[in-house]
Amino acid sequence: MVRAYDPRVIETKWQERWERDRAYSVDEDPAKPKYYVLEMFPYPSGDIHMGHVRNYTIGDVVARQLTMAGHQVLHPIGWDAFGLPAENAAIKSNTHPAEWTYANIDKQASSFKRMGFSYDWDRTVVTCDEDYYRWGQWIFLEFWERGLVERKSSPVNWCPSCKTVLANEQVLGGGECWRCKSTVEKRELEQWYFKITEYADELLDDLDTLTGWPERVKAMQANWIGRSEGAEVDFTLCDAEGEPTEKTITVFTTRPDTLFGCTFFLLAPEHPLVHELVHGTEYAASVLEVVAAAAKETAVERAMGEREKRGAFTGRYVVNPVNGEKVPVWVADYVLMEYGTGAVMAVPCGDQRDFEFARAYGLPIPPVVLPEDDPALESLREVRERVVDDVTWECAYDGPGIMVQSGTFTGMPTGKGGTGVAAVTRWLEDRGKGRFAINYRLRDWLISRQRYWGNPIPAVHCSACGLVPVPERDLPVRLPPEVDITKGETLADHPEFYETTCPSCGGPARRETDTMDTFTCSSWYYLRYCDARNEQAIWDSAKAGYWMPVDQYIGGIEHAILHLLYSRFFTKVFRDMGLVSFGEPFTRLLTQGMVRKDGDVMSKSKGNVVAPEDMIAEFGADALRAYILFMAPPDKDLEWSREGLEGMYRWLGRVWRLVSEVAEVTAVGCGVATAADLESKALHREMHRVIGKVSDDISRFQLNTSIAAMMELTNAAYEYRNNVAPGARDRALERSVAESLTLLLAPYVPHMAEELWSGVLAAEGSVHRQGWPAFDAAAAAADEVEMAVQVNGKVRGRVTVAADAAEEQVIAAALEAVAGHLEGKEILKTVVVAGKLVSVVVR
RNA sequence: GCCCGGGUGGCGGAACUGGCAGACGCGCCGGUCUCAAAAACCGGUGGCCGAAAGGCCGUGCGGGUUCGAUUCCCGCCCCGGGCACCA
Repeated sequence: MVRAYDPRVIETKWQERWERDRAYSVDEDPAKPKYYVLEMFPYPSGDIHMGHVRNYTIGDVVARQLTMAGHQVLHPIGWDAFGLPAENAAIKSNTHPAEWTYANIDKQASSFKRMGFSYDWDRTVVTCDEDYYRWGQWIFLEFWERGLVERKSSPVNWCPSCKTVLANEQVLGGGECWRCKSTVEKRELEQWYFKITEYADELLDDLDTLTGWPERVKAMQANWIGRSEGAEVDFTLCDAEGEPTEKTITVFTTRPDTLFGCTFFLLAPEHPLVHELVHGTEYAASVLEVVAAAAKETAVERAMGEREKRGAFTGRYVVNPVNGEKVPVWVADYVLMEYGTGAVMAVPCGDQRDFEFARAYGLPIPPVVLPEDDPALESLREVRERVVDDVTWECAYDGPGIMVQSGTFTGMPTGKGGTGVAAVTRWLEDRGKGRFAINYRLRDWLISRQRYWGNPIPAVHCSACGLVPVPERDLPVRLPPEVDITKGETLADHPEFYETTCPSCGGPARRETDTMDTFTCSSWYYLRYCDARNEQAIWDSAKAGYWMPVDQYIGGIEHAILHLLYSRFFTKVFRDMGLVSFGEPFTRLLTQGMVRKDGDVMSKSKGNVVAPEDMIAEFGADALRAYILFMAPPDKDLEWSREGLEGMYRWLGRVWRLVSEVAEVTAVGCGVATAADLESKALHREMHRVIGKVSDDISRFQLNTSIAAMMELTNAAYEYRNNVAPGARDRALERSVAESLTLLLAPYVPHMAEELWSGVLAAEGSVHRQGWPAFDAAAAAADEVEMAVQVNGKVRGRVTVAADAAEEQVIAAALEAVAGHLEGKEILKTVVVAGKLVSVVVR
């Protein structure tokens, strides 16, 4: 009588043994090819959820399979432990953030162990540990020395609920805080920045080298960086009497070829020049009204997009450099101070926004670019000076075409590559009135946070010396544990923390009390894993050189911009510092889909959460692992189904019984499968087909179909058992199938496979130390194939032929099989697709 | 508006670079075992017509290329996501 499958007993047993044996600790081994599998490290929020199960199971299967396939695999884990939720939870439960954080880490760590994840626990990093965050401070100082740190005052995003500023990347589409979803406000504040814009070009260009990344992630980053090429153009400002002054205002435009169509000039309401221009004039009242209305707008209203555009004339003019025309300067609420220069040349014929504005305020709209097939082109092409002051169009034309009413450029194509663009830019450059320019949407990364539970910024404010970095020898700046978060305290409430002396002059000074954005901590943890316990350096470059870059990174799409962009930036700086020799940290990226239930993402607020711990208790971690991989491809969303999990548990039971039954009548080394008869041959072939399929599927992350293939092998083995009398069975073959199946299953259901291997089958060593089953193409090849026969594109019959049959033989057999459909017809053509089908065309 | 995904049975999903659509699982239906149930095992399961053999239809919609299209091309529709008054 075979023992029943009991995951509870098996799983605990092996988990204890793996932990005792430090079974998954690795070191560098130059003799083996390395592979670094990394899942985005978790925030210690408490209980694990299905998203964790999915993310970490995918990585675990890859890590385990590659280990069996002969790679030296690094598969670490750690915790992104600083951050606001710890503060909020501490306030709620009247504890300290550290207490809450470490308790949750313990909780999650034991859940991960219950899932059977093969982590190297000796390399664990926790970002709120002093021996981790001190290196974060060291990075800050290095960045500072390289001129990548800046403290400046500008309008920033402020979350009133989190009581801190946020980076642009942390403000969601509707102007909401990424963490608490409150509407953010704009405030003018002095803050710390990392100059990520210095790497904008590289961050964009290198996306092309990331062939192992999903298109959509690259598209999102490219979108976010938002590079546009064009020109800067200098407009001369006129005085109140309309006479040109020495002063110029520069604009950025992507369409210098439309410069002749500029009939007015716009300033953002926040533009510093606005007040100066209208001060004491009759235009002041209406202009300031526009300015005030714009200031009142919240980020949400601004994000609403196209609304009615408002503006007011300032009473001043600027000179258009290409034609010397004086055009009026207006203030308009659709001009953004954050982008470009905060000033815009308005070309109403070519820009829909300018078009609408011109219509609303009665400004002229002369055409300067016409589509190539426009009938008006004939009469306008030769005209050098302007003759048409207003178009009859319904909307602006921003496509390519022929330049008209554009002085010496008239008749020139704007061109796909920008012929007119280049010509006008050169013209401006020659006269010192403009230049080629590139603009980015990307802003510098605001990294300071007015919160306690974070990495202190190692800087000192000295009234004599200004901003002074904390010397490296004084690191770390310790985060004092005595801050009482339940009373709303921050570092700024603790004089014993901030009262200090200036490292430069020795005089009294004030320590910086802001902490760093948690995303600074997660931008380099993958490198620290390579040498997690190093106390002398951030990491040993030989060790990082061995393991890095990460071969396969796995995580949620929510980090498509945030974490992934920041980490790429850090890596490029590390490269420039000589700390690493590569510029991209993650060679391949997989963004796993979400786990849904009843159509919604699982969440506490929706009340549709299925707790992994409950499922483990009921069906075991192995069934849960296999289930979550089987239900959908890893990158697609997955709809939770309890029935599906039950089905997976059933299959594992089937495998268990199959292997157990075979083990009862066979022994290790019971001989080589002869596979003499037809049934045995078929099973032998199926075994090799599945070995090939599973190996291939794993390499392409088609984990769902790899499990389907193992189910097929299970079904084939059962069919063999049911159809062949016990005495006639090839026992060695059955043994071989059972062993192969167990090996294939090892990465997916590590506990069950281990028990089957070393317990049930009584084979040698740990299943996880065995070699991955080798695919034998010859053994997988069939000697006979069934082919479909099509007549005029429809399947009308099928033939079974020898796999190596000559084409003439195949055609002859095929024609015979569909003879009924060929009567009285003329055969025009036959097509043979080897091993698949024969297509006959008749008339 | 721009940029990415995606539309296949009752459901989740298969189908490598154009080659038998629906693998595998769930669900459902029928059977074996049982006093009965559960478990397990066996069989069936895209739609329509048919007793069956078989036939016709079928991968969001409309065209096209091809002996052959879920796959390639053109034109749409719908769903999800990112960015968005970015000059």
